[in-house]
Amino acid sequence: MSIDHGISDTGNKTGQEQTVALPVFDKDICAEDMDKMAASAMEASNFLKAISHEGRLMILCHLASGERSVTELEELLSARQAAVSQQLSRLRLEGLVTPRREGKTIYYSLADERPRQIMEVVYDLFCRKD
Amino acid sequence: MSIDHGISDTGNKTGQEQTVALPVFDKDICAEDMDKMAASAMEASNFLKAISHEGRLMILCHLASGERSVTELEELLSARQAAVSQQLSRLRLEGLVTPRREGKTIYYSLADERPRQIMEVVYDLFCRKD
DNA sequence: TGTGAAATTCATATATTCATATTAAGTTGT
DNA sequence: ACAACTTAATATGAATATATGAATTTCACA
Repeated sequence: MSIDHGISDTGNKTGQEQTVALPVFDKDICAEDMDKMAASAMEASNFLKAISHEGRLMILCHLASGERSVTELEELLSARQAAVSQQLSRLRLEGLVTPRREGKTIYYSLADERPRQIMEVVYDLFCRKD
Repeated sequence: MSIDHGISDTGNKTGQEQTVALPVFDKDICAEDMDKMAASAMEASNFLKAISHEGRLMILCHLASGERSVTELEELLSARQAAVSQQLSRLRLEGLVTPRREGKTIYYSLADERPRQIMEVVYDLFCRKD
């Protein structure tokens, strides 16, 4: 039997606004849900592949708190410019981040809410699990 | 072909959670959060790697609605036995699913709610985005 | 022109994935 | 007990994909 975990609280730190997110995926999942998932599975797995890299994950993490230049990210991640740029390019192609040029430096920021939403769950699962 | 999971309404019982869930990762993110994330980044990215495979994603998806035998999964995914078994083995090693033997057949189910939680968000992002 | 920032290219290493056996474990029938 | 059959796991190698590093290139600006 599946686990009845009832309400999935996403560990909202601020306490305000508790959205009762009932699980989409429980025993009551229907064939249509599954079809939708199957139809989006490739897109979703591409997205997940894009973020399932330690460096890229941390990049998204940092960008979640605001835009950062490549050099800043370079320092924040203690990585080399080429590496950071490479991963940024991957994220760019995947549509997860967008660049903004200002003189010599290029600032990156999250392209939409998707990365942030995933990061929340990831944070919950791996940093709050204790 | 399709499996009856009980509820047969139009699906879509998921009118939940419109955006407002306050992001953990916003401007107010602090250095400590970042540290925690950095410390867990490898673990998290391994987890994400494990689920960022179309086949494995769909396996988890199906298991979210209850346990399934390898043969059932084989049919549900239209994949070969060896392939399914291999992906299951990966998920097993990653601690995401657990097997239960009953005679010849082996039933798999989700090991905990982590996969389910991610699946929820993934479903939201890729199947409800319209 | 010269310089620093970021991107791109390319070669190489490493990892995943898939197909095709083959093996292991459990069941049934005799 | 033993052979035949079913279900699942694993081993192996080829094909793909992804990651890493060095060298080069583009762009903005002084």
